[in-house]
Amino acid sequence: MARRYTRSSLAGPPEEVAPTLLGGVVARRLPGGVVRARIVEVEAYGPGDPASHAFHGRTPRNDVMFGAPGHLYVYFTYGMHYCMNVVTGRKGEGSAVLLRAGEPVGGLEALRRGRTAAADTNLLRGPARWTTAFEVDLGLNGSDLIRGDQIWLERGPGLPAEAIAAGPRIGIRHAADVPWRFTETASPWLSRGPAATPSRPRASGRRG
DNA sequence: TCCCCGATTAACT
DNA sequence: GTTAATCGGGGAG
Repeated sequence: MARRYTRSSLAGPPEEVAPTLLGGVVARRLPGGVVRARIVEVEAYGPGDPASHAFHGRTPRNDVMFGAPGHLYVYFTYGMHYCMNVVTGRKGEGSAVLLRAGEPVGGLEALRRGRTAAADTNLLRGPARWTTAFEVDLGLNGSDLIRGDQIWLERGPGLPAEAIAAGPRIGIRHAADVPWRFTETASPWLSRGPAATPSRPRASGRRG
């Protein structure tokens, strides 16, 4: 079996753990076999962060965020979508990293099974698409990603800093300027464009 | 108890 | 570019 993350490697601040998850793999056991996706886009949500579900304190909904790192926090939103996060930080802290987009790297057949509509490129492109394809719902909330056998994390090689871009998180109202969205800059599997383009001169707006 | 709106997406114009 | 779908969390009263 591929090497997993250690729980302690996820115990740091979410904005520090988040980029280390890029290049790692989420594995999920489905009826058709084990499917795997390489993480290419994440967002960090930390303590004191007004955009975080944990900001207003511990509730039944966000309880998992306050537990030990390395667990899966799943929430339901917009009346129809699930999103999944990796719990980070110390127990009682309340932080997590949202998994926003993945690159299929195994079990594509099982992912496609029963899904005629979605093109391969759209299967994991966006947090709610990813949970749909991986059949993740509240039943998996709190799963242990370090030791679990239904869904778990496998370590990747780690990406060099120059392959990672950071930028504002998507779809939030508060702390919209905090650059806690991390992407593998060159990946074609992102939910949107790269978070930033640090290795290239940035376009300075519209030009005539 | 009521009300607003969200870590989204697909389908429109 | 805009909007409908759809429902539970949490703040206000």
